[in-house]
Amino acid sequence: MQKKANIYDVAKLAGVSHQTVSRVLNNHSSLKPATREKVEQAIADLAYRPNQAARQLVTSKSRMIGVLIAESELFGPSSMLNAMQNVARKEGYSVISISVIAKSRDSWREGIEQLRNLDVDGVITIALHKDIVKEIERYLIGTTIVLIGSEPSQKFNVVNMDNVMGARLATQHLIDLGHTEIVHVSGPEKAYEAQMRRVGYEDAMKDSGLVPKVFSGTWGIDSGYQAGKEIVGLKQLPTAIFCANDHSAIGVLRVLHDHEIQVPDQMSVVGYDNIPEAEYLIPSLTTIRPNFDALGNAAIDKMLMRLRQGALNEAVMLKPEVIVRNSSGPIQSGKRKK
Amino acid sequence: MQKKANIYDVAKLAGVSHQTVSRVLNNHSSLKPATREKVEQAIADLAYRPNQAARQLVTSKSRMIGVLIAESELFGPSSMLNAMQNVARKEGYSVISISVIAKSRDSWREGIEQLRNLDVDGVITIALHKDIVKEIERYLIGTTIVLIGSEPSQKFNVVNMDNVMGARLATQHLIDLGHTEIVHVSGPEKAYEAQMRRVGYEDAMKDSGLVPKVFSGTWGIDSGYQAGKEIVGLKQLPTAIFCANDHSAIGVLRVLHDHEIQVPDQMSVVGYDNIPEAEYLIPSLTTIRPNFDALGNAAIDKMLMRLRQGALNEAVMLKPEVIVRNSSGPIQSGKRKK
DNA sequence: TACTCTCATGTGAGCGCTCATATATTGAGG
DNA sequence: CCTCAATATATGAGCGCTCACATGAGAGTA
Repeated sequence: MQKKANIYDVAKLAGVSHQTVSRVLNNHSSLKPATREKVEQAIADLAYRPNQAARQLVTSKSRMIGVLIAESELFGPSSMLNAMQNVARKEGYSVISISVIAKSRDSWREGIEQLRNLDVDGVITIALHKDIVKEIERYLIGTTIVLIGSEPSQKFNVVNMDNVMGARLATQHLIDLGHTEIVHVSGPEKAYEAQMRRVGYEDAMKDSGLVPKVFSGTWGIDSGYQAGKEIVGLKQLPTAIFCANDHSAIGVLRVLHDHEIQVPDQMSVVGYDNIPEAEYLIPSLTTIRPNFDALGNAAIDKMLMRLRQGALNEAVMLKPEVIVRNSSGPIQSGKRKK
Repeated sequence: MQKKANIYDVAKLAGVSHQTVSRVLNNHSSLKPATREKVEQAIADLAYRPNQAARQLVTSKSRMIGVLIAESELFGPSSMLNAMQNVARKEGYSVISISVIAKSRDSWREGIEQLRNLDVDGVITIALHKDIVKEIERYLIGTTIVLIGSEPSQKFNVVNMDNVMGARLATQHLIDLGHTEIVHVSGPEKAYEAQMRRVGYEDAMKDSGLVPKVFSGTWGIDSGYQAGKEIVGLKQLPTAIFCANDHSAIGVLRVLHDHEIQVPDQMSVVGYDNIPEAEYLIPSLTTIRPNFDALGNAAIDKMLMRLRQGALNEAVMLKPEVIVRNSSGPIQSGKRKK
């Protein structure tokens, strides 16, 4: 493998100056078509590719977007990441994702540190709670930031799906089926999306004159399992459970099964996220489908817009929809047993 | 925000030459401790951080490792990715992951192209089939490559878990329970790991004088579902099913449930991968646990070793283990209990 | 004191690109 | 045919770092 060609080699072969080559590379106007063609031919002949490092050195633009993400092995986040990559790639940007541990401040710091070292042009965060966002704000001064699934803010662009609406839809679906005793298994208290889903649930309940009851959890399956155990231990069982995400619903379904409580006959269960497994669970899970791809795309769009024009523009809010499956059904007059 | 300090600023403040600062940065020997200290103080005072682009320009080392990955939203791949990131970070490397679509050659090309543009020092692939590896070999000449979950090769470092052994363990577990009619739902034919799991299954069957029977699928839940339908349509039902991964097992369990075939009383089911959901499925899923973290760590270790010393060293093979849960049980003489 | 030899530090060049600027080329108007 | 403004292209500097090499300051020997 011989030495890689540089801009001067291309210039020489095309019989122009290096600057002209640079113009071709950057799609400058005021270039004779004939010249451009000559240069492009030379580029092809030499299999020339611009050196990013040199470019970055002089422009101080890395064309890299960092994504900070907790729970990166969950379905939602990884779907978004995927979507972002594809959009970014088309625009000539690379996405570099850094997973952090939500509970460990050291882990955030490390992630932020790495982002600084990489000199990313912008940072997108996925579902990070306030404290981390604050830390980012503090250490990544001057970096363009877009938040997904975080509290709205004057300072940053924010892209969200309408969790309140999603939760309302889920709850209303249960109310429409005739349920009045509906409890909610929430996500982590610090998580903004969990808070909003809880709010949506509570609002829907109150609007119908019903009393909300919340069992707090994390996003994990096991937390659903724990909450489920609490619920079945209740003197008075509810007839429906709305879980903050599909994973906790899996845990809940498991407990119900272990206690021989029939779903949906004795208990309706609704999840949130529409993970691929949801359709195949036993019974298949009624859930809320957020459009993760759209969320990821919107975030990158926002980011590129800001990177190119600098304007902080209004928040994006995407709408989720209900997917009705077999885990939810009309309330039965036939009594439940325990 | 004022201009960032550079190496000359540090040098001036410390009263030394820029080269001395560079030496401190690169841990050179032959440096008086006193000098080093002065420089470090200056670095701290100015909050100086070396400019990666400049460094990269002169050394032609990006300290970035690209990871090419298909099905990136699966549990295994994303676990590995996570593990890799953490190890790499400690060594001052960044991991940049690119998802490709296994079926789309264009998508591989794009991914490879991006990796070339980024000038990564090395590339790790996760579970990519031969054709893609060939493509990588062709376009990423001179790049250090480590393969995870791919066919052994003279040219590259390879890190694998012992899929043959895992599949043998799974199959043997069923045989030990007294099953003789055991079928296998395989993964995609092109996937090396799927091939090996199949081989392990077939070997174990033959070793016990049993007849293997394979239903081919992909890794998807739906493919498990389809295969499941084929199986229940059989004139002579088997008594056990070994699925190439947990996802397809979920699909299979679903079909069995729909046909009121009791698991494990009438049918035992074993999966592979130990995804977080496995424990909470109904019934909880007996499966094989690969150590994804160890796999990711090993891959990065290999990579760094090669990057630093250049030696192609021997393949790594990690051992999986069986996790017995409720979806598998002793063969019944044709009836269910309960 | 002069002379090597080592260790510690300094000097200058150049990696490959883009920026700001200078120069060459064109075409239209007088 | 010359001028003047456009348009098209060339020149040189410099981004921040590391590399190869040059130099200086002491320690050891004669």
